[in-house]
Amino acid sequence: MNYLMAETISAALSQLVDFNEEELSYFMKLLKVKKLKQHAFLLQAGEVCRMMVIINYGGLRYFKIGEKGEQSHWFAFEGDWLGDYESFLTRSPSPYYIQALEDTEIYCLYYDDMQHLYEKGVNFERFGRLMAERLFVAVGRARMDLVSLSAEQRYLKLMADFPNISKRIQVQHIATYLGIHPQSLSRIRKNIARAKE
Amino acid sequence: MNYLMAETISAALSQLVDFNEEELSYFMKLLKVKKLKQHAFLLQAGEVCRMMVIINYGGLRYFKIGEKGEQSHWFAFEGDWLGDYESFLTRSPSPYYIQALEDTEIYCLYYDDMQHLYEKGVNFERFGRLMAERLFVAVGRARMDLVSLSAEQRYLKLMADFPNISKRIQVQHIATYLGIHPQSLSRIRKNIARAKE
DNA sequence: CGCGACGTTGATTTGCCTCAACGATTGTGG
DNA sequence: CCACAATCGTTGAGGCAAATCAACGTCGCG
Repeated sequence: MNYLMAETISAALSQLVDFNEEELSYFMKLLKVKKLKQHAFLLQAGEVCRMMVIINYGGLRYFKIGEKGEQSHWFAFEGDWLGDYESFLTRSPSPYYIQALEDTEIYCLYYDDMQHLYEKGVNFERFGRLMAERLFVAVGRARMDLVSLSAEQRYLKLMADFPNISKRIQVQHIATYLGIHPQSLSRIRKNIARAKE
Repeated sequence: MNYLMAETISAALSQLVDFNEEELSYFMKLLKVKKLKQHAFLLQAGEVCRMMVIINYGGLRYFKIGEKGEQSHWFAFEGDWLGDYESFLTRSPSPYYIQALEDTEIYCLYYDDMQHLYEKGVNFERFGRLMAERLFVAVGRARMDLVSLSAEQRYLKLMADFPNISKRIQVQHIATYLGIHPQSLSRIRKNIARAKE
């Protein structure tokens, strides 16, 4: 594996747990590189999610198709992990899609390899725990925002938290993430632009 | 500690990880029992959440007070864990309240004790990981329901998942959990009752 | 170039909110 | 123990934010 190419990855891994060199190298060896062209699918509804992936460069969108059409649920960029955790853990079919927003390079951790990792030492268990804890806190906040903020407040908050997100994610996908329709978000953006004058 | 009284607890602990007797006993010894009268607060906004608790009997409501008034975020009953995980982990003031829905007995795990637990062995790390994973999946589903389902669908799903919830949680609290106002939920309930005839 | 996808805008409808008031129940103090 | 107040769930009337249906200009791509 080319460590230069994977600097983003090793930095992301070391951020949560202070792995020693041997541990880090063992971890990295299990990660299988994969390239996705823009719009390519990493996961489609009905499939079992067989891997969790971490992004070296590019971006992924995690979404579902329901009665209201596509509903974006999460986005991931450089250094972020993504996968359908529930499908991955329970090895049951996922109702979600994962699609590349741009040309993307990911490093894949397959189920069996992850289990080996957990057997390999407490640091890997700790890594898994810390990651799950952080995800839980983040998605909990996102849930709270949905019930306690207006659509415009949610949009402004998203823009404040991720200023460059609108350059990498289509407006329609941001809208469904916020729980509103693209037309409504368009009007909200117009109002904000008008208010700024 | 009275193990008879804490059957709910040891069952809940053993559900995630197959602890041996020594581990289980060590875990239980760290849990400090506490009783809460109905309406008593376990946590108030501005305080740091110093413990995660597991419920032996009774129920707790986790909520926030914002511009729209009280917003319920989660509920916990027998065998469930609760606490403001973010405040607990970061040791920073919480914006949340935790209040007893009924007379409730909890077992408290304080921050330092939890850290000791994590140092004590891989099974405890694994326990923490599995718990965080499950919470992440549950709150992720809850977030998705908010954006993809109508208020009525969310209510019906909640009732299907927890049929007895309405006997233990006030309608107004269910409403704010669903992201709607109590009056709206009242109308939704009327519609459902009318449709059933 | 021509097609399709995207973001936008307009007109209308709808689901939920807001403000207000009502009985029923719970709880409390005289 | 009863009278009163507070809380709760409900209902009504009206308003507003967002959804829906429809159309348009722009851009990227085959």
